Amino acid sequence: MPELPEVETVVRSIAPLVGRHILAAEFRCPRVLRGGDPDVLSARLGGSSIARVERRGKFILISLDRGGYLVIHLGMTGRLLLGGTPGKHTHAILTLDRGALLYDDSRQFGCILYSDEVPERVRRLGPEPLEISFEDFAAALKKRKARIKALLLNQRFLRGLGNIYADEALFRAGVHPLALASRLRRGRALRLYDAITAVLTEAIAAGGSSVSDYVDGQGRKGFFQFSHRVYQRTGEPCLHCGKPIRRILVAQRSSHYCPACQKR
DNA sequence: ATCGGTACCTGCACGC
DNA sequence: TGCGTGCAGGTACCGA
Repeated sequence: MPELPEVETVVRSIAPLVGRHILAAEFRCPRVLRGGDPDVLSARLGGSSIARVERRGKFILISLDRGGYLVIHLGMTGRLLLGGTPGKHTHAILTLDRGALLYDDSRQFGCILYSDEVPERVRRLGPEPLEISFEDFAAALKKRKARIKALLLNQRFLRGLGNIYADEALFRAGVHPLALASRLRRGRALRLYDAITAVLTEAIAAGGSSVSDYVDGQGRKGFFQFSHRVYQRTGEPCLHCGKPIRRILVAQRSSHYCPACQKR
């Protein structure tokens, strides 16, 4: 489900959590705790209040008034819902003084962790794509030999882009997914930088992309999927030149692009 | 240090 | 109807 625009939308939608008191925390699936002890976690959370909810790349940080963070990653199919009925894939339930927070994840690629400090895996993320300057972006590109698509998916390079927005940004910039990062000239780097900014900004405004089952914390779908130009449009005509959109694998991920509009 | 491949898990759409 | 295949927003880990 979730790349930067979806996670941003979820974080905004769960703003009502701020100030809520956690009465109890129940964890039903040890796997999503990634080795964390459910009893320790319940004890840590029970009795604290939620001070802040924020996003770092695709991670959600919920800070507690007593210190410490509940760190959540939604993986591919994770959902955070304010209330609702627990289902087959509900792995965590926080009971609040008003309402509840449910964590749902059918594929169990997401995780829930508790940490006293911002954990290493969050601290080592690259810069936010909507905060980095063009000069820093261009300088970072020059140092990398990887194919541009793989690099855009690397969270230590930029945090928050995923398969949808990487493909959409590359299309808008006219850059082929297999292009080598270090070989992009300044003009093309600038087009890419601007395309990333535009696509993320538009997607956030649209509440993200609901490709299969993504919804925000209040159960609302996004509608940026209607603005996708290449993602999952294999064989359909390019909206710019009419040639069929192609799908190839780059770094084992589907990459959708126009063979005529995107040059290496 | 950086890379490419693989593993993790469930559900769905498809062809037979 | 059922079964096998391939695909899906993610990252971690391994060896090269």
